[in-house]
Amino acid sequence: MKISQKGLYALQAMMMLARRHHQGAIKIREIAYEEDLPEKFLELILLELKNARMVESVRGAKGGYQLRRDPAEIHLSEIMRLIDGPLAPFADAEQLRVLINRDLPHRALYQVFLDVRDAAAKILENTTLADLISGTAPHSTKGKRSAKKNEKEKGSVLPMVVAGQKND
Amino acid sequence: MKISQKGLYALQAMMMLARRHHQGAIKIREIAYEEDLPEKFLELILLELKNARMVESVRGAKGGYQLRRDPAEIHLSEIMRLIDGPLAPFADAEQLRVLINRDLPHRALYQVFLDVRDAAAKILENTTLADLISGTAPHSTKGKRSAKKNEKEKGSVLPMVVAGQKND
DNA sequence: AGAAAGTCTACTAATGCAATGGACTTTATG
DNA sequence: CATAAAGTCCATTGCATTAGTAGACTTTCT
Repeated sequence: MKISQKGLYALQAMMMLARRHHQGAIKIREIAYEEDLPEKFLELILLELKNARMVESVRGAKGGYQLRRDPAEIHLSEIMRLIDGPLAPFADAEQLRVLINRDLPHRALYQVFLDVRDAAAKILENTTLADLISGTAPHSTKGKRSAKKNEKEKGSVLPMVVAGQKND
Repeated sequence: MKISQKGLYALQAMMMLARRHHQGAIKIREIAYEEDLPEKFLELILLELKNARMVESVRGAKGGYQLRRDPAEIHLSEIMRLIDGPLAPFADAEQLRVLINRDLPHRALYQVFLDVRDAAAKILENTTLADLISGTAPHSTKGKRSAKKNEKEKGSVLPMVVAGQKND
């Protein structure tokens, strides 16, 4: 149940482009520098995003990348599906539906997988780049975010992971 | 956002053991045969489940594996975390909370990841092996599962894609 | 004693992920 | 029109993880 490094880079780059949506084309080098991403790797990612028509490129000197649509119309689900594939923990929604109908002994398990995917899809399809850069996400309207109290005090800068311990 | 093959095998094996919870120890070979899993690989998985105290082994002739707790008290989240780690799409819940507090430019993104993890955790922590084998999962009380009508005819072997349906 | 089972450690093959290198094309501009 | 600055495209590599195997060992039943 993980997003790849590449997927995270893609999201960071897209957020950055969303913040600068008014500024025209941004150089790969600049994105890489500001978000601290490996430049050559980022290049491949941007190319993929371009082929998926989410960004467009300007070639030659003064070139670079920019969003092709308004940040409010680019959903996180699109980016994540492009880079990391289906949101389901196993196979994809359609295959899961087939398995639920055919694999009787395991149908309940596949149904749970489908429920998990639906829950993730609901969130990611309702969150856009605009939501991310404005600081409020639309699916969090239940006061959950704002009602948060009792935050832990963190002294150290490095998150430490104790060996063998599961943290969630 | 994927579960590993190993994780799927573990879930299948645990479901099988849950179905036969009354029957005492089941041989690895029998589990492997019935669920069609690679025997030697399954052996490692069961060992891991044993070390996590979810199953127990009986050694020697007439030995095998059995659940150590009632199926109604083994949650899918336990099994999946054991084999595939945290449920969050990135890092784990605790690290995400830290990042939300510290990485200002990306906090909204990490918050979305945390929301996704919470949604998955809610489902998987509320579903037990008992739910899987009895054919009803507890989180689906909104009529979604039970109100299902219009089931497709299972004659054909090929999955048919219904138009307009989101597939992953 | 022998057979049937789990235990444990090591190994390997294959895959996928992350990253890099380098030749090529396009464009601005002096 | 030459040059530099940028994107494009493809090949390759290093590495980690995953999936699976092998085999020697231990325990228990009969």
